[in-house]
Amino acid sequence: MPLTPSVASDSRKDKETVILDAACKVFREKGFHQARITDIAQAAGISYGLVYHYFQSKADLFDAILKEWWTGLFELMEKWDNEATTVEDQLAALVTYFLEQYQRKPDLVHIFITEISRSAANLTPARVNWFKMFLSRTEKIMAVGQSGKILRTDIKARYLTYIFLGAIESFVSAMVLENQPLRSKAQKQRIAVGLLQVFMNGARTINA
Amino acid sequence: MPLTPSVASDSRKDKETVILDAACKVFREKGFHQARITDIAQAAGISYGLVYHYFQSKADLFDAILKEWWTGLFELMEKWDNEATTVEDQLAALVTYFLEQYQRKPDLVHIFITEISRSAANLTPARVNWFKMFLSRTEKIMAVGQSGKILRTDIKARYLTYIFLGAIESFVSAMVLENQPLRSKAQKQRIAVGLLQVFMNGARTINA
Amino acid sequence: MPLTPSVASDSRKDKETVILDAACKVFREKGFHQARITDIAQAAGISYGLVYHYFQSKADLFDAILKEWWTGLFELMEKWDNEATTVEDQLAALVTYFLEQYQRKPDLVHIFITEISRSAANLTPARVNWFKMFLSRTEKIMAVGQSGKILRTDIKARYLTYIFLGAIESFVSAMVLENQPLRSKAQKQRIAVGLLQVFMNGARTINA
Amino acid sequence: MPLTPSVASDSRKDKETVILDAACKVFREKGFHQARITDIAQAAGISYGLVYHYFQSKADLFDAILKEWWTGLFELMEKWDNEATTVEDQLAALVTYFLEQYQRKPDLVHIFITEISRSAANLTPARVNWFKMFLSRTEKIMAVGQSGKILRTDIKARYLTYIFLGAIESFVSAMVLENQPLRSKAQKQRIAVGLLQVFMNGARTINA
DNA sequence: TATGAATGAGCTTTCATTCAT
DNA sequence: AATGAATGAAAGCTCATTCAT
Repeated sequence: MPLTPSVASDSRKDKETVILDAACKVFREKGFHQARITDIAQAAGISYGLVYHYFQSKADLFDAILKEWWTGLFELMEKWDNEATTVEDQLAALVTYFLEQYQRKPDLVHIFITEISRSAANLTPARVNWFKMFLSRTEKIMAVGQSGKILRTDIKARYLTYIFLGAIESFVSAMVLENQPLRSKAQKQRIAVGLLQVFMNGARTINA
Repeated sequence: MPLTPSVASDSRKDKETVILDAACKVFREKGFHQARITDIAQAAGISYGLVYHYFQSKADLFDAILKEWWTGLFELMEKWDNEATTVEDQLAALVTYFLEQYQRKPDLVHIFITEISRSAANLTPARVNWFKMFLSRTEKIMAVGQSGKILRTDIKARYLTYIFLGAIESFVSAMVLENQPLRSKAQKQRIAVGLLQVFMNGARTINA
Repeated sequence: MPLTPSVASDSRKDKETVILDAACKVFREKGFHQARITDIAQAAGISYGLVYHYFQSKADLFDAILKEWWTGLFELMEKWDNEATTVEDQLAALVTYFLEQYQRKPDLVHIFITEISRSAANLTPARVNWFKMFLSRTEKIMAVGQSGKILRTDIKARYLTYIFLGAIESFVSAMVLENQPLRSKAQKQRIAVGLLQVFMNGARTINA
Repeated sequence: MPLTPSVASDSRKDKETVILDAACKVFREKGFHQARITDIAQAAGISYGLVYHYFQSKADLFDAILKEWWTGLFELMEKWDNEATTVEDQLAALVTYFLEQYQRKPDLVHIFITEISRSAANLTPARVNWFKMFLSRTEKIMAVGQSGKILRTDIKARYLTYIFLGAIESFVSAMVLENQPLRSKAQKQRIAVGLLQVFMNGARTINA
């Protein structure tokens, strides 16, 4: 019976995960403000009172979801500080992260884009902060690329950031809008390469 | 009293415009669902009951705003059907349209991006339709560019569309998020050119 | 039609009064926390949404009721600052105020006693403040009585205050508990005199 | 296993006492309706589920507390039926009982005053009954005093009861409100004597 | 005994919409 | 045209109570 507490703990984690997944689905479908706790509870197959047993409030639940997103993203980016990676590898890793997350948890990516990246209504100061940190970190990559003569310098690093992230986001959110799942690893690969190529080399024929 | 109806009608138009402008502001600040009729009425300097004299419902008001956006955009694109314009000119015109609208009515652009382009919560079938028409129309430009050997063909026209529109949107919404107004015509020009250049020629330095 | 605005304003006042009276009744019957807005609305014969049209919140409504009580009481006491009245007159006036209010609005007096004077659960800092001001003001009367050799000095002025106010309150709340209305002016008079006499001269026979 | 049930029973009693004490504290702090079972369990250092192992419901727990109060009070008063005590001794004993209970269990006294003596919201018929019995019993003392020519007869015995009990209650609840503990036996004695003196002989100076 | 997960009725508050004036 | 009083559905959150373990 040494496992009992661990099992109990696991049970709590399990239920939390069930609720988080359900919330993810509902937040994506309806947006934060339109999502009702009842919807989430229903999606999780539990009574809505139980949601409050595991999470303090709707906002708390939302933040728990966002935390998962940011944690993954920042873990990825922190690794770069200790490794020798090229600018192109880092940009490729970003694209891949978005696409992989989309494959694993499309709702999560969609929530990030609609509720954080492109919204103002839900942005508490804490949430804005995470987002700005992410923007800065990406801008830093661009700046390194510029000083390393990998990226053109006639356009501000911040502008390159917008263009790059916007392209990724648009891609993903279009897939969401059109309900296109990422069918295969090959398809994901093709998209990632294409996106990066256009960003680096442009859409013009002559470069191809 | 030959003038009376005309005057009345003008007065109606005026008041409608006042309400639409107020709604635009409020919808941008709070998002569609969080925006209250009271807020809009207050911003318009009228009582909230009067809003219902001019518009059927909140959704109706929202659609009236969207109509303005789509009308302008489709008018622009329809002209191309009758004129001989290059692919590059058309892409440039699109970028310019977004930036000009942003200069003229930043709220309108913001609403388009957050509430339509990147949201699912507010997308009635009619609204999805407008959006898909716009995507198709842009994709057509890309396809023409590809068959005219202006644009690379190893990436689907639809993908190029995503990348292109995503870059524009991200740019504009970043300006909104950071509260950056477009200060001068020159700045607008610089951004438009930069954006188009990165899309056409890529971010890579020519030497690399 | 010069009366129209005045009538409109009166109408608002009227409705406010209706709601306040209803709230008074319900707060007395159930206590602040147990009183539901629905109860109040029902008692007022309106929809519960309308309560919020006139008052910000349940607490706001409660404070509006308390304000009526305190205003009357402090107006009474302020007069004494400008008039030459004896200590006994002032104590008599206090007793009379409680009894008169009880006759006019028994619920109001009951609310004061149960929800303010004898409760801790509803006491916001602002409410405690009013109460302490009242206690101080009464204590001042006792102190004046003591220095004027009207009242015994072997017992602290504050203690005399407790005994005096406690006797009044107990009287009134007993009448509430037993559902005894103050039937006549004579009865009120008799009670007031009796109460004051016991406080001043005691219950012992020898004094009588 | 002769001791086991006794031990178990003792343990049960102990735990019941712990819960009762905790409940007493919480009921005083928040009032009956605002007190949560969780608060009580926390104060008792147990899980909230366990409260239901020892008590049927929140109301049951509340009644168990009240029972302690009434039991002590009625035991005191029943003694008088078999003993020869003067009216003054009995009144003194009542004052002393309140003050002693306040010293021993201030929460208990406070609950009696706020939730029973001065409230209507929590008064079930059974609770009203206890209270009325107490009032009657005290009134009887006053009546005896009147027929024994100890107390003035121009004021109804019931009115004397109100004045007397009101003075005690106000005193105690004021101490609670101001968070004044009864520091010493001497202080308790002084208050008891003062209170009784004012009731018997009045607040007026002897010279006046 | 003891725990705390699970339930759901119930409450306050908000706000789109209607309608009398 | 214009106002804002009036309505009531809806949603977030609380908490007494039950029950499996």
